[in-house]
Amino acid sequence: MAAQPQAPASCCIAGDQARALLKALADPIRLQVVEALAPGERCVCELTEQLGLAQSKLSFHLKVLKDAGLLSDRQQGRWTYYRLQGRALEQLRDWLDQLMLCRSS
Amino acid sequence: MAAQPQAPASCCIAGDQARALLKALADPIRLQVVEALAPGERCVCELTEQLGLAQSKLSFHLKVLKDAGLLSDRQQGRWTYYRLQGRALEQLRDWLDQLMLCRSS
DNA sequence: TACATTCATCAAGATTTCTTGATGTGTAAT
DNA sequence: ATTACACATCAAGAAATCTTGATGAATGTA
Repeated sequence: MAAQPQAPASCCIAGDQARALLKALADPIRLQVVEALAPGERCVCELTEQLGLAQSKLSFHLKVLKDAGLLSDRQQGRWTYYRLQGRALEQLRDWLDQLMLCRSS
Repeated sequence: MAAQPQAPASCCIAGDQARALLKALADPIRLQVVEALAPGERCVCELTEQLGLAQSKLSFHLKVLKDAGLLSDRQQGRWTYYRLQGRALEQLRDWLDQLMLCRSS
C-alpha cells in the first residue's frame, strides 16, 4: 500500500521543526542537560553543579533547548526549574518513524 | 582489538553515537538529501539536479552523512550511488525511546 | 592516446555557533 | 534600604561549520 499522507495529531511535525529539535540535541552539553533532566525537573543551580558548567554557559544552552520546545521552565522564588518536554521527544521519534516508512516502500 | 561496549545489537547506542546522528541530520541540506534518498538509492548526479546543489557542496554533505553512518555508497562505473541506512535511523529512534523511558520512571 | 564525465578533496573565505566575563533583573533576607 | 542570591542577557572573541572555486583521481568513450 502507498504511504499515507495524513497522520495522527501527535505525529507529523514538519521537517523544519524536526530539524530544530535535532539541532538542539546535537550538542554534547545540551545532550547532558537533557539526560540530566530525564529523571525529573531540576533548578539551574543544581544543573550547574551537577554538570560543572559556568552559569552563563548553561543558561545559553538552556535557552536553545527551550526555544526548540524541548524544555519548559517554572519559576519558584529565586529558583528556576527546568523540565524535559517529553512531547518534543515523541514528535521527533514519530518523525523518524515516518521517514522510515517512506523508506520501506 | 575492538573493545566492544556491552549493548544489544540494534538498541542502545551510546550518547556519543546518537549525537553524531543528530548532528548529521541537523542541517537543512542534509535533511533534504536524506529525504531524497528515503525512496531508494540515487547517484550523485541525480541528487545534484534534484536538489539544485553545487557538486562540491553536495559531496561535502554526503560525506558528513556517510561518516555518521546514515548513508552507504556503491560505485558502479562512473557513478556513485548513495543509499539511506535505515539501521541508523532505527538506532536513533531506539535511543529516543530509551531517553523517554528514563523520563517516565 | 586523448578527452569527457563523475565524483572526491582541498584551501581560503564566509557564516554560524559557542564561550567568556561583565552587567542587568528579580527575589528574598537582614 | 541594603545586601546576597539565582538567573538571564549582552558583546566580543574563539571555534566549528559551511561554501566556493579549483584541482585531482578514476572510469569510460572516441
